[in-house]
Amino acid sequence: MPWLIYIFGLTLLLRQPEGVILSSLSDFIEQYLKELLADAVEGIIMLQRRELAEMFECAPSQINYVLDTRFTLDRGYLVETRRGGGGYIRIVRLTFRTGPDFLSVVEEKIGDEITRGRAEGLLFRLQEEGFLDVHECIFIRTVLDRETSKAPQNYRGAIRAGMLKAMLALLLRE
Amino acid sequence: MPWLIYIFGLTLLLRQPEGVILSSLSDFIEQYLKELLADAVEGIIMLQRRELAEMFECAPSQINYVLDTRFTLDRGYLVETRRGGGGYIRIVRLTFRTGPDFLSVVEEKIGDEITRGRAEGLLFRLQEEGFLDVHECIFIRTVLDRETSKAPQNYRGAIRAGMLKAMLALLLRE
DNA sequence: AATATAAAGGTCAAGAAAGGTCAAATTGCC
DNA sequence: GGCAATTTGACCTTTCTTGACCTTTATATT
Repeated sequence: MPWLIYIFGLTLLLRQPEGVILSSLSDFIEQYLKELLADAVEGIIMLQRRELAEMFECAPSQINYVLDTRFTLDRGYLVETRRGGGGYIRIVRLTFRTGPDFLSVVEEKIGDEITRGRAEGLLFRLQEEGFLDVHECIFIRTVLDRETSKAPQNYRGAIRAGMLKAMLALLLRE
Repeated sequence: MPWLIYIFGLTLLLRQPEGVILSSLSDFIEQYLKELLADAVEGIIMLQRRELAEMFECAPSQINYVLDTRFTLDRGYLVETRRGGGGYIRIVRLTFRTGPDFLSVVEEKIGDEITRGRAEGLLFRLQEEGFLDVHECIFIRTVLDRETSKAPQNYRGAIRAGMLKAMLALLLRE
């Protein structure tokens, strides 16, 4: 169900993602950009950093912060920018092709080892694209954290990868 | 029967769980959070530690104490937090096929490493006792064999244990 | 053509705003 | 009185926000 959110004199129509509260300005900017992406043809938007910063009344560099932390490749986004007069920021949303080999694509992304950050990005992306629900995501993250924290440092990547693949195999089958 | 409880100038409507006396502040906080969970869609609530601590006029770290002692996985809850500006605490109530304590017993049996033979035995018994169906068992075996065969010998026990625990955690959950 | 200026976006570090940890002090219950 | 559970507080880590300063690109001027 969409929410009307009043922020800094603006009225924005933002969807409230399931199980998430938007608590920081960065969260709002993220959600706003995702709204734009959802409406955009081809999942591509172009905008100006300065304009966006003025809109949210924040430092321009905060836009970079949002892009760096929320629109990463692991989460399924490409960001391209250009400086100078007529500069721009372009955000492309990547989507998984579904199909019989979908699971193998995901497994290949995981590989034999995976860092915590990349695992989180992937889970985030799978949730955003509707392959996992909030419960499943939270549960997987918790199990991963709990088990890897007990393992010796140098095994962690491998154990995390194995567990992640095992759980996704169960949840993504058919 | 619901009770009206006046606490620190607040009036909270808390159910008095049968046979339980709410005697400490931690008990009240626990009960309050459970009320919120009962009303929450999806069995998920999000809140801020600072706010909750202010509400009950206690040290913020007391909230951690309540979470650590009352909202454990054994009791069927997941807790996820985020630090920093706009941080939050998210509590998820889980439902299990079997009861959360059963899961911990199984996990303990698995331990940090497990041989292929012991894993087989465990799966066999779980199937026989009706906790897993045939397809689930076959599936788990397949994934275990496939992944462990790629791992170096000396990691295999640990990776097998991690993957097995991960998959059972998912399947024994409703 | 070369140069200067304006108009973008980039970087990085400091400070603010959360939550986490751990141990000492206190309380409550046999 | 002793033990376990609770409460508190000092100090730590992570995430967000801001601002000063830098680099790149387009356009106007000489």
